[in-house]
Amino acid sequence: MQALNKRVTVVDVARAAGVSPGTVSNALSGKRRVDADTRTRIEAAISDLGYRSNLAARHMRTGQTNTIAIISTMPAAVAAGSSKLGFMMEIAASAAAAAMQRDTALILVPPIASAMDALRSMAMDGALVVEPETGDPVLAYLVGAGIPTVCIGGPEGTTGAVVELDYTTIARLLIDHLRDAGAKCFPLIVGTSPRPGNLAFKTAYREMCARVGMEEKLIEVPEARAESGAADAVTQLLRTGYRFDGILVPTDAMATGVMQALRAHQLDVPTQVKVATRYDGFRARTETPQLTAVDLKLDAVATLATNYLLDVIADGTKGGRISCPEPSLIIRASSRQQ
Amino acid sequence: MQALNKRVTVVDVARAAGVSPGTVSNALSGKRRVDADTRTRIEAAISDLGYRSNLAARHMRTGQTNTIAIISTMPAAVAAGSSKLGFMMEIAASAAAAAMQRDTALILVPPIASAMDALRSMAMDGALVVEPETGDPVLAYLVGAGIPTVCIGGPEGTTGAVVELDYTTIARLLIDHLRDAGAKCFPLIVGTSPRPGNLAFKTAYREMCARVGMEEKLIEVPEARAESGAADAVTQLLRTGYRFDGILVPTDAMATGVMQALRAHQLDVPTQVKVATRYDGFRARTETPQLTAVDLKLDAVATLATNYLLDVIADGTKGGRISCPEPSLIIRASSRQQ
DNA sequence: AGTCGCCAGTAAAACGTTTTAATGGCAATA
DNA sequence: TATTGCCATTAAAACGTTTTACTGGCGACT
Repeated sequence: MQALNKRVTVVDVARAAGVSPGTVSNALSGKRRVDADTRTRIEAAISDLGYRSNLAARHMRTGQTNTIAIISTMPAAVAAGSSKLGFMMEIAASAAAAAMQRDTALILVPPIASAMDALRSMAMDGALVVEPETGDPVLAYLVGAGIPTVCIGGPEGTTGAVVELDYTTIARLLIDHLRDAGAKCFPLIVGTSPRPGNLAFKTAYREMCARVGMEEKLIEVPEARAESGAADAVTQLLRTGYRFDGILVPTDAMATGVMQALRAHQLDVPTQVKVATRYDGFRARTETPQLTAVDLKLDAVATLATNYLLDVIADGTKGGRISCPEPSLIIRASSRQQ
Repeated sequence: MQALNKRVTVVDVARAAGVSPGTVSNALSGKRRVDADTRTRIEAAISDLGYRSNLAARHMRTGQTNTIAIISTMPAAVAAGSSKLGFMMEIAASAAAAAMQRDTALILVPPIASAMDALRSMAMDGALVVEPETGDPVLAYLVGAGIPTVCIGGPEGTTGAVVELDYTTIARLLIDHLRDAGAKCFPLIVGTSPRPGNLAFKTAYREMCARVGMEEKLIEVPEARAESGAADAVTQLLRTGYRFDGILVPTDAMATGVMQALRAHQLDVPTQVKVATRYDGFRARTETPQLTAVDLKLDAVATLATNYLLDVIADGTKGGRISCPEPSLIIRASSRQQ
């Protein structure tokens, strides 16, 4: 054992084992062959002295930090509030596990305003970006800094590698389900921002209306006032005498608002109005009745994205778009046929 | 702008600004005063050349990585499954935000078997340990490696700094609530392992039984089979003809099992049996009816713990125990008085 | 005038590892 | 015997920053 005052370095180990530091390094990394006898001496010295390699030094020399970050885009996060966080955290948990399997640490960059600055002072080999916006500043910074990225979801023109979230399939799943459940006329309440999820819902909804001859009632609510905005929209609909037997409201914060409004107007879910939302998070499950939603298979998506990112880092490839596992419906009381 | 083939370093900047590297460093860090004129020249050079400081080099020189980790203990995680993960992630989200405010990155170490090895290859200035067990190997490693730690919860003898989770108060809240809600006789179904949460529940339960003269029915279920074990326990109770009008089941996975068993035996919650659990996670909210639980104020706990850890790192202090914000009841349908 | 102390700056060392180019030994081949 | 080639090893360079110890200049105070 070594005195406490000084860090044990590779040269201490080398001296103790009677070899050079380079050999110790090779023994540790396995990058070059080292004699079995020498290796045992080195290992003895290591455990003898209690040597732990200095990671910062290794990082500096190799240029690899064995660290990736997961980042959610800022504006959307502010808009969608805590459910965005839940969405991100669900991905983060699986991503962390997947990263660890490949000896990589995952650092969590929460969607708060200071994140953009903080990014500059954290070392990483790459980043997972959760649902970037078009022209996302975070994504722009990363690309500019030459940091490999994999986006999870994100708009059409997204730079670099992307794991797609199948926005269109998700929208169709919910739309078809509401109709199957017997809803004949249901508005779509959706966010104003041009996020791909929103766009896909609008397109799929319009397409369905045209196809089956349903009246098109598309209401846009700014993400900033998701909950109250959606509640107001429902109230407004009722006030104007619009008759509907369902509501499609992808953003879960808006779904909460919708449910509040329906309760306020004594409309029963699902007998009078069937409701469906997209993300199966905290809000969907906590509502009464619980909301029909979509299983986005986020664990699989996260694992896929993480391994993809690590491949991109290792190979130096640019990477293209890869597709996600098929999402599936989770039918709950809010849309059950009576 | 610089050619792509070579990294821009502080000496490039120094040369361009006509100063020495040391001065550039000082201008950047603000550790020493540098002339206003010189500073502007340096800043010009920096933006001119597109300089970004090499964090690994900085880390190596200073010995600070500006990174902390959050780690959950292994055995408990395996035992409690995904709800342990939820618990940890809830803390992690707030911890990440708090860390970022102080220019520190948070890395997420998920509770999987390989975490122990992975720990060795990630650089960090300190760690938050979520509910360590007595003799926890992860905690032992960290302490052994001289890495500052703050434990969130954890048994009596825990080394170093601790943010307490107020296990006794939590237990009493639920016990008193069940009685207030009209339950006259309710068993406690609790995990076998000697985790402080379990111990506190047993103690508080026994104490209450003695005090009010309620029959003591304390059932221990191994964490490894939480769900089925708890379900079996309920079935067994009913089979032996034991009469009860409530169940106190702190571990949420066990609560799920309890609810299954009650449904199977056509016992209505809450009219015939009132149920309460501890952690207000996914399971408590997804059950039908939703389960009464405790708001542990995990966001506040996480922020507290993170700042505490960063203080310990900065000051080099050893730190002692600090207490958490007061937990509060979340009364839901599972225990409402009719 | 001489001394002191401060200021802004510099040169060089230091951090601990990995990598490169060189080395000596040894066996196999010519 | 001389050459070749491989092997395990080494000495030294390199990574890019921060820190230390030193320097010259300048103003203020005795």
